[in-house]
Amino acid sequence: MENIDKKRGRPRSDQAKLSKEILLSCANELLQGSGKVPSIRKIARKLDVDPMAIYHYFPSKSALLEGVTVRLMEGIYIPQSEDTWEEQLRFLCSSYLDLLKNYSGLLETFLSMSVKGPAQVFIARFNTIVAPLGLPEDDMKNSLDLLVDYLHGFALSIHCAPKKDSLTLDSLNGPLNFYIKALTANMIRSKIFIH
Amino acid sequence: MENIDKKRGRPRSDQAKLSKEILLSCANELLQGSGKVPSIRKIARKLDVDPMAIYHYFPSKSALLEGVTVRLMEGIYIPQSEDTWEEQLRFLCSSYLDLLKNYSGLLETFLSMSVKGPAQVFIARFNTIVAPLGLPEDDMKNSLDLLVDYLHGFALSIHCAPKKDSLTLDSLNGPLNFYIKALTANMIRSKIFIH
DNA sequence: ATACATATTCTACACTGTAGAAATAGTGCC
DNA sequence: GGCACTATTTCTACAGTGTAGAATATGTAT
Repeated sequence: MENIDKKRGRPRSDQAKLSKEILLSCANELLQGSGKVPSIRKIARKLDVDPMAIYHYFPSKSALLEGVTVRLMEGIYIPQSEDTWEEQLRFLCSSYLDLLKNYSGLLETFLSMSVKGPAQVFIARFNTIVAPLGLPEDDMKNSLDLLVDYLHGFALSIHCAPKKDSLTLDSLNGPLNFYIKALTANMIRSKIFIH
Repeated sequence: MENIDKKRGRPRSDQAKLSKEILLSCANELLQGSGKVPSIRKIARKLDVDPMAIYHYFPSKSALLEGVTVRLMEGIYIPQSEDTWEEQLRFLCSSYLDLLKNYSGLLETFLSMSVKGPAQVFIARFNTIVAPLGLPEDDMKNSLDLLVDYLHGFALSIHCAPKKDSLTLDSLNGPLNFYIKALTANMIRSKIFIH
């Protein structure tokens, strides 16, 4: 499998080995397979390449992980207008949590990223979903913060004390229902004040 | 400062060096000072002792960290009956968050601990505080889960993207107020159903 | 042909947790 | 006092981590 002696310099173009794409999807596979963040050396071994080659494509390990993260956000649930807002919110949350669960090693990367983190995508979709409720701006922001941090905390607890998948979804539903009830109550209250 | 050659075996009893106590408080100091979990070697250097000596008192690094954690929980706010339940809840949350903030490196230890984690203490105090509200059992559990995981997620976000202390407290208040409003609404609703 | 950019490997450093053995001191028993 | 056993420490070593810096080989433009 592994050529025991490799030539040192740039390879001939017909046998090019690496690319950002290849590195990202390799890191992705290893992450999903193990649930943990793979080491640079593990990625290199899997691609039969020297660890330092990776640094030609990414300036640091965390840059690579951010790359993986950016690609993952694209899979997050997009609100479908035929669903009720409660359904949309539920779908959004479980889709986001699914991502956080399968890639729980990335949680800290998610939160450390300066821009374009999945949290931003989540926020945008959340705002779309609850816009029709006509909540006061304050409630909007506060309820969003509450939900986002709740989901992160929940994901972290799964990461640290893993349970069965079914259990996981169940224990999301309770608090989420409570949360939706709270949103509803506030919606009603603010509508009463307006009319 | 450091004796360049130390004798190898057990020291004479008048110059005993280590103890669980000493290790715990040293780890505590380093944690609080840097915000990060210190390495075994750092602790050993600070105590001018061989790293492996630590393993005589704790079977693993994580056992040491759990030890630190257990000691810390004792400082968590105890509900004072002259305060309203809202005040009690606010104090409890900011006391818990203060701990999570100053020892954010311990967050994963908190959540991985099998028993006696600070989360347990938090849960007990929470239940005391909201007991007078007479919430249905389901709401009780769900609102607790929501709050605990929210606080953990919030602490994690501070850990990953640190901000000023004042900012920190402010961004807790909003969601917490929203949460308290939700609790109040549910309390009223359930009281209406009872009477 | 010569210079420069690109892509790769190699070597090395400073870390990490910790397993296993060696050394010394204390304690209890004969 | 001698002997076995335990307690407390240091030393050596292993396998792992991220990554800096240099050497090497290819491709490309002048």
